[in-house]
Amino acid sequence: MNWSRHGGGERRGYHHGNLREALVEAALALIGNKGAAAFTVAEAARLAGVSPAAPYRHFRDAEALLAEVAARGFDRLTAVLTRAWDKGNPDPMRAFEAAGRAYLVFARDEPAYYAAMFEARIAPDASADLQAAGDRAFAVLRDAAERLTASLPRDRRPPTLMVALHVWALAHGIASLFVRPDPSRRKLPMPPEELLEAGVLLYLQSLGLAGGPGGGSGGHG
Amino acid sequence: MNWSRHGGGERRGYHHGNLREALVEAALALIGNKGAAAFTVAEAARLAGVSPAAPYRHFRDAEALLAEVAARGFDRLTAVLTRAWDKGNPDPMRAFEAAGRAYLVFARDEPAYYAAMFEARIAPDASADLQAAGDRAFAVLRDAAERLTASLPRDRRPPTLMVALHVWALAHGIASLFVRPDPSRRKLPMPPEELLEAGVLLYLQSLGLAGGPGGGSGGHG
DNA sequence: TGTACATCAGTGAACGCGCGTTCACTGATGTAC
DNA sequence: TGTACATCAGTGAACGCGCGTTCACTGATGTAC
Repeated sequence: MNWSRHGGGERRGYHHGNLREALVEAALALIGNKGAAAFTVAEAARLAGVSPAAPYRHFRDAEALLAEVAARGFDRLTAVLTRAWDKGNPDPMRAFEAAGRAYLVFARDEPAYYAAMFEARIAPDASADLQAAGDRAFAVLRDAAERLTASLPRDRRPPTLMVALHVWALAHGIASLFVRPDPSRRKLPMPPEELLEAGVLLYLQSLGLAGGPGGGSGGHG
Repeated sequence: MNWSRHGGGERRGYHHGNLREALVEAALALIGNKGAAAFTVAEAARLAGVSPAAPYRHFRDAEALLAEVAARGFDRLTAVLTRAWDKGNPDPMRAFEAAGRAYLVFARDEPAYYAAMFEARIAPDASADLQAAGDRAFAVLRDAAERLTASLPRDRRPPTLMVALHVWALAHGIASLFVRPDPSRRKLPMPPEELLEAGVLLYLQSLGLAGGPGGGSGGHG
């Protein structure tokens, strides 16, 4: 990716041209390598090739930069979840599980975003942008849960919100403990994706959504 | 609690008397207030009333101190879980749910331990002590799962390890997202304990362990 | 009981370092006319 | 098309600060005899 208006190795003049983007990218690189706590404004500026004072033209302070990174992370997560859910195709059960797996893939492949979103001690409402982005991401899950449970008779239909929260928490717990590429990641005697899939399947079964044991999505893994 | 051999406000002499303990307590205070990232050896020393060089008589470096805090945290969690599980009394289902709730209570009441254990980027095997303490804590959950599923006929008995991991991940996810007293905690339209209890109940139902919806532990909340 | 001595635990000063943020500034850009 | 000028984005030096860690040291403790 190219962070400035100018071509690849081109010398920039007095103005950077795209410093805001460059700082976000620099922050991602720093967080990805050493965790959210190791990110500093000064080093991000250095990475972007500007003086340590320059970032303050674009962000109030370090936390504002982190909040921007987190907001973009939620946008990205929204995109990833939306694609995996794919409007419930080929069928809601399979699509729902695909969304769960996508969450784990996101945690694995985008550790810097994930850290900014969940481990940087940024309040979910630190900025209007961040809050909205977080809400959009969760809405994907909630809508999916809604659609998934719509087939159940009214009197056996669980609260959509609860289902979404259960699946989110399970996916988040597995991601945090076993997936994040982090010194503190724990070893697991199976692929995390399988653990999540089995958990979601069992959970949905008890809601009456999957046939019997293994009935709903036979022949996986 | 009193961190030294000497009485409360008593002047200490050249030797502290209990510096190792005092440093652990100081670290807990710092982490509890500002997160694991804000902990520094120098400030812990200051809190304990010694020079900044003194901690190095007891810990190789900052990470070693954090690892010690984390190990003690796992010991504490083991104690808490063991008491909640209470050898499966009054019955395995209720006891298992009590253990889950105890996990959330621990996350809420001991944020500093929790942060050192899960958010300080300490490797689970950073020290033999830490690894052993972590294993002991998980063993409580695993043994409980074992006991819980023992009543099922062999051919319908799920892998104990999987059950323990599912419940741990769910509890951990809920704790991380909704319970930790942290700037990044998310609001929840219900008590986290209820969310966890409902989730575990549904999950166990699909294993054939609870009667019907609401059958296993009627009348809660 | 007394004493010489080894060991231990904490001192205090110093090192080199990097941080966040502010400030008056200046070079570049773009716009009104 | 040209020019004066306002605005914008980045500079570079400085501020006060706190950090982790090392070092030769010294005061306290405990032990062998």
